[in-house]
Amino acid sequence: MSGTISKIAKQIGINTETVRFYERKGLIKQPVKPVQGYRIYPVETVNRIRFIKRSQELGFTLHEIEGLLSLNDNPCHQVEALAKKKLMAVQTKQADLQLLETALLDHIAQCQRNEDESCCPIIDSLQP
Amino acid sequence: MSGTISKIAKQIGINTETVRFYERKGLIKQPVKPVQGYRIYPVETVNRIRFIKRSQELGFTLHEIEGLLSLNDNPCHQVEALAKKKLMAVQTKQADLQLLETALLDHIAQCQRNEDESCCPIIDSLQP
DNA sequence: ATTGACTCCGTACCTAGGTACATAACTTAC
DNA sequence: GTAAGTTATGTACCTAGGTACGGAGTCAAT
Repeated sequence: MSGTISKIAKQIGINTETVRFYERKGLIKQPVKPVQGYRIYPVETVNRIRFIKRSQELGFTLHEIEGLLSLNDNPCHQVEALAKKKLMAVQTKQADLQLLETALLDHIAQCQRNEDESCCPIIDSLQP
Repeated sequence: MSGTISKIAKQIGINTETVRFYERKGLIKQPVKPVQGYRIYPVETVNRIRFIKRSQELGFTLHEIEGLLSLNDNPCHQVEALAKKKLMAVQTKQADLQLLETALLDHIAQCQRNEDESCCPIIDSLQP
């Protein structure tokens, strides 16, 4: 699981430049360079990067992910509020996706009934 | 609800440059310029832009939103497959958000039990 | 002991999604 | 009818999130 930069990048499915980019951003810390040989990235760093990539898929920015990571890095009581804020945001997104899902299902149903040519006001589904 | 560019931009809470940017991208169409006076943006365009902004919050790119909008713009039989594809994407996002919600709830629960100072391995919660 | 692959480091470049001018023409309010 | 505010248009610039590249050093296999 641990290894040199290209080993772990390959494992994760990103490229080495991205690992270095995250180092520059301070999202992960660069392992010390041994006197002899190349840097070895520990398994915790690998997991941290996986977490970053997963969180991005969920729609968090790197800046927000910094916040999420601090949940891991700091004692609970300092970060409970942050977790709650994220939870609210996530729940709002879920509700909105629910609306969109319903709209898409309606759309597909209408398509199958094939009632009219000019159909499916999907835009309305997300209006406040 | 309809109005000149700055009126509608203000209503929506974006700036006029963004409206024009969407025009250049072809996401909305530029109203014809009347012989006398400024362009008037109809309410449908306003709704369309609101839809774009809402969809962005849900994590869709402008390119994907173009696809969603085409569901609205085209007759059913041309787009059923596309609607189904979007539905899958939406459902995947929902599932992912569900995982994150669970992770956040767990985290908050752990915080509230407050068993130890160095807590909450949130990173592990998203490992595959 | 040298070739090929990889690391290290810095800088440059790229796409997406805007935002900020500059300038001219037009409109509205006074 | 003139000043202040908008629009119209084009071009330049900005942030986020990478990606590519050049050159020097390092390592492993033959």
